[in-house]
Amino acid sequence: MAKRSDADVLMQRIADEFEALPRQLQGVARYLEEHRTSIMVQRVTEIAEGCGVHASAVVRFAQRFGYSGFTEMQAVFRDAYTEQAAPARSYQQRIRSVIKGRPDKLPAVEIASRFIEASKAGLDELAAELDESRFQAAVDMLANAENIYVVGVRRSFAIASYIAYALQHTTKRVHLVSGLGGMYREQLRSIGKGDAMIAISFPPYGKETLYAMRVAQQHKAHVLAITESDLGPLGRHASVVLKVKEGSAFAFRGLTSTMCLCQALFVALAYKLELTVEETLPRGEYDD
Amino acid sequence: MAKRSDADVLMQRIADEFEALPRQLQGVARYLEEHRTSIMVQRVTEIAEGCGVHASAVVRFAQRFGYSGFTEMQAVFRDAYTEQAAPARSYQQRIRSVIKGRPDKLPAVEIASRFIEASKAGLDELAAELDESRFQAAVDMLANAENIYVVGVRRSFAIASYIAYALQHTTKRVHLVSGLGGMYREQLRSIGKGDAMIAISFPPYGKETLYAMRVAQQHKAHVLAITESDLGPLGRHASVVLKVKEGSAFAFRGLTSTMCLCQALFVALAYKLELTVEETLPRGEYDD
DNA sequence: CACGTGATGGAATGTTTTTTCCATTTCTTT
DNA sequence: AAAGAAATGGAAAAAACATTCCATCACGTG
Repeated sequence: MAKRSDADVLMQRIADEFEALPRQLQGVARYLEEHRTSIMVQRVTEIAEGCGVHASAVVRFAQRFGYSGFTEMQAVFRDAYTEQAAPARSYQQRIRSVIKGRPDKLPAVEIASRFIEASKAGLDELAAELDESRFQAAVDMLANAENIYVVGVRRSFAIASYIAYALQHTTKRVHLVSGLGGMYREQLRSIGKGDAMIAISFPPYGKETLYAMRVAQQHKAHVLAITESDLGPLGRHASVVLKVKEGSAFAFRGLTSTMCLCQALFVALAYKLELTVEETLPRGEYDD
Repeated sequence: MAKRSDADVLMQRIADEFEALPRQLQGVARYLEEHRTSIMVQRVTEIAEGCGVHASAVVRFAQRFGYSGFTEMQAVFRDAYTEQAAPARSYQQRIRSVIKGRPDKLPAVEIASRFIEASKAGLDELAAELDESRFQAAVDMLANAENIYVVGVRRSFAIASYIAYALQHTTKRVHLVSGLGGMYREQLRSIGKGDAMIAISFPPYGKETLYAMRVAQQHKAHVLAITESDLGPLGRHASVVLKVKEGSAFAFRGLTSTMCLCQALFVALAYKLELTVEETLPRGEYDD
């Protein structure tokens, strides 16, 4: 978990040699420590200015620690950041490698633990990239809606059906747009102003979901999109977008992050509506 | 709390104008959205490469949005980062103070992070307690079955419906016992010897699921139970039991571990059946 | 107090990166 | 299918930037 980056190592070295440094370079050292996180985006000149020092002093500093110049030292910080900030790629790759690696006889359990590992990475990413204000906006939107329509097809249907189930524990009227009997159109007919729709869809985007969203908008309802990107056909037109990036292995996409997000959404909503445990989960004859 | 940086505003503008953009610039837009966090440390060339586009296209993109060039646009992201990175130090403290000062003022996003945390812990436990031989047995049972019946009600229905969906990508005949129209009995009628049933249920156990399992056993079908304990009414009688202990946060039961397990199960099955990409997810008109 | 060592900052240099320009291609429209 | 508009990519020009050089300055030491 706590991996020691090259930047950490360097900072340690700087601390060790600090006392042996000339006055200005000590200033540089202090500055680096203080502004560790922003060095990667600053120019030599900015840093020099920040230290009240000439640019060449900063370069000399870098060279004193074995780098060819400032640029090379800066790269250390940049790399440390990008490695930590882009677990996105590694997550995508990990989940992909779950199936990809076919050394003939991978036992089932091995596949399972790798898949679980990858899912955990997915949750990390979800937590890291969750947009605070959007999430709040999503909760508010649902809290203010009288009727909530939920739509998701095929891969996303399970999610939609869960949301619909969970929302039944509130006082909202909930409508799961299932398309049962080919009645998409009819199930959407009565959506109206002030209502909310939760639409869940990922590339290549189910056309039923897109259709549902268009209808919702024509009827002036708010749309919460749970999707992969702001720029996809769903995200582009929604009132609020919550992004989930599920890694995919071959054409097999994870679903745990999405599920987790939806549950979190529901919990936050229940909290806002001040539902008690009993209300959210009445334990009666029909519980499961 | 809802701090809207210039970068947010820009991203919004990009999303709005997205459709009007030429192909390459759309690619750039997508890239920016995807790599929002690392744009500030990247060179035009890197970004251009990442988009599979010439550097000048990136510059044109920036200009299209009113900047003099890429550099000016990059500054927006850089500033957004530096503003947000500075107070990041006090993050831990802020969290703590939020928790301390009355839980009825928790911001929604805080609830979400905690929920995600709990879900991650759940996955850890899942990985730790996954029984190797049972998992293998579960995969084998499904691999050998001709017909697979899936049943789960209320909270577990979403899971059941996902499994049913996923299994449709194999050559098995899959039956989701939905109870639609009150036809539990009828949907189970044709289950028989050699068939498999996947039953998902947790305390306090849906009676529909228990009923389905009894029917399956009377008809000499194998039952895979996904449940909390070997000793519950479901686990006690099943042929194979896969245990999931969902962590709970805010007195609310998670579902991510269960989802994850089921996906892992499917991946392992697909692997065993040597399904190819095309077979698992044919990308056609109806995909989502 | 004079000398030497090392630090410092201004300016020149060299390198990298961005931006502009323009020829060519691609797409649209009629 | 032709004409026009827009998009694209190569390459040159421009700008930004880091680095080096060197003259000057400060400080400690004999």
